[in-house]
Amino acid sequence: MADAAQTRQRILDSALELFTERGFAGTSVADLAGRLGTSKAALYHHFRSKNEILAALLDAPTRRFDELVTQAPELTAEQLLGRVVDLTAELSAMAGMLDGDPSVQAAQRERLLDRSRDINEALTAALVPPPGDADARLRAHAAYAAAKHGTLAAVTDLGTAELSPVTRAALVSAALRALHPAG
Amino acid sequence: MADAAQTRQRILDSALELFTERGFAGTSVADLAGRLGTSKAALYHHFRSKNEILAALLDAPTRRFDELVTQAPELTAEQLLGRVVDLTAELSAMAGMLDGDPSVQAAQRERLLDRSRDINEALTAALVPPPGDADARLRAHAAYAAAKHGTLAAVTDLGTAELSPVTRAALVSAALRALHPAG
DNA sequence: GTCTATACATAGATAGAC
DNA sequence: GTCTATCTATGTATAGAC
Repeated sequence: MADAAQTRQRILDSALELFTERGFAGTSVADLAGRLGTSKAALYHHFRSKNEILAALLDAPTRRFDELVTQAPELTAEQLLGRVVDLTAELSAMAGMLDGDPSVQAAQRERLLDRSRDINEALTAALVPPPGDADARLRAHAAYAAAKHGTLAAVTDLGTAELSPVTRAALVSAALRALHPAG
Repeated sequence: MADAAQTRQRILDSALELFTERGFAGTSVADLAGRLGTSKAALYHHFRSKNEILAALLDAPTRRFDELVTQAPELTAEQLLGRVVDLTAELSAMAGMLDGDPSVQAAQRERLLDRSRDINEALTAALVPPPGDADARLRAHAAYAAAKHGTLAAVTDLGTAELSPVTRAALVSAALRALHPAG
């Protein structure tokens, strides 16, 4: 009924939905097959394991954030926070799961591939100027949290992952104000 | 070796650790018994089900946040964000799991007790003045995210849930700045 | 109040036909 | 490339002795 690539994508789409709703550990392969209207065996033709489905799902987002980490040193705080807002919105369906579900990180840890913590650390570190006192680190955490989780809340609230320029600007400047010491 | 209340508490402590590490669905009753050095049957003497352990764990935090929701209308934004920082720090071990693990929410949903979304909505709503345009709502989301997730990041970073007055003030003012439109 | 043993269902994964 | 049928391990939960 479909070529391999297409079927593969349908599996990933359903997996993302279910992993988001019930968590990775809370979703069985039978659940997945049920939602797809196929058999479990069919799934195993396209992926070697449930874990591999998760890995395939996380591959793209992880790469996008890794890219941002390498660019981070050259970006201003405003540019960096803007990219965080953009990426979070674009990957909003995934971003909640990425560092929200403990069973996701546990599964990735088994494969020594849990990057989410490193990414978060690298990006907040990039927001702190070289000397970087404790206060500045705190503000960086707050600003990053505002950008990321503020964007997630906004996407949920607005019902769309397409942020208008005005909305984007509001999120970035809110995060930026959290970063800067003086009123 | 111990009276009932004490044993019950030991179970809850271990459960919190494991649920945080591996997620609720990712933790088996056997895992729990293993960490406690007891049998599965012993656990079932103190709790009727795995789900009830989760419910007992979430009971206190949920009540604390519900309290805050009822007080919210009478608080200034600064007071409210301050309370969010305080509560988040105090419950930091729990707060990540509370609205991070999808399997937790799925389990609570079965019992029609998933309050975390309502709480988040009520608190951000309290940050928006009555007319409440779209822009103000966005800033409220960003401010709330800065307070909550900024505090979680800070607690992780500092390695302690006891925030000094200076640290607390820095988090609150960062969140406040995210809330307020003008520099 | 804790144990061993076990019931019963579901988990992830595979075999082999079509 | 998808199916039915099945393997084996593990899941939650219980029975009944101590």
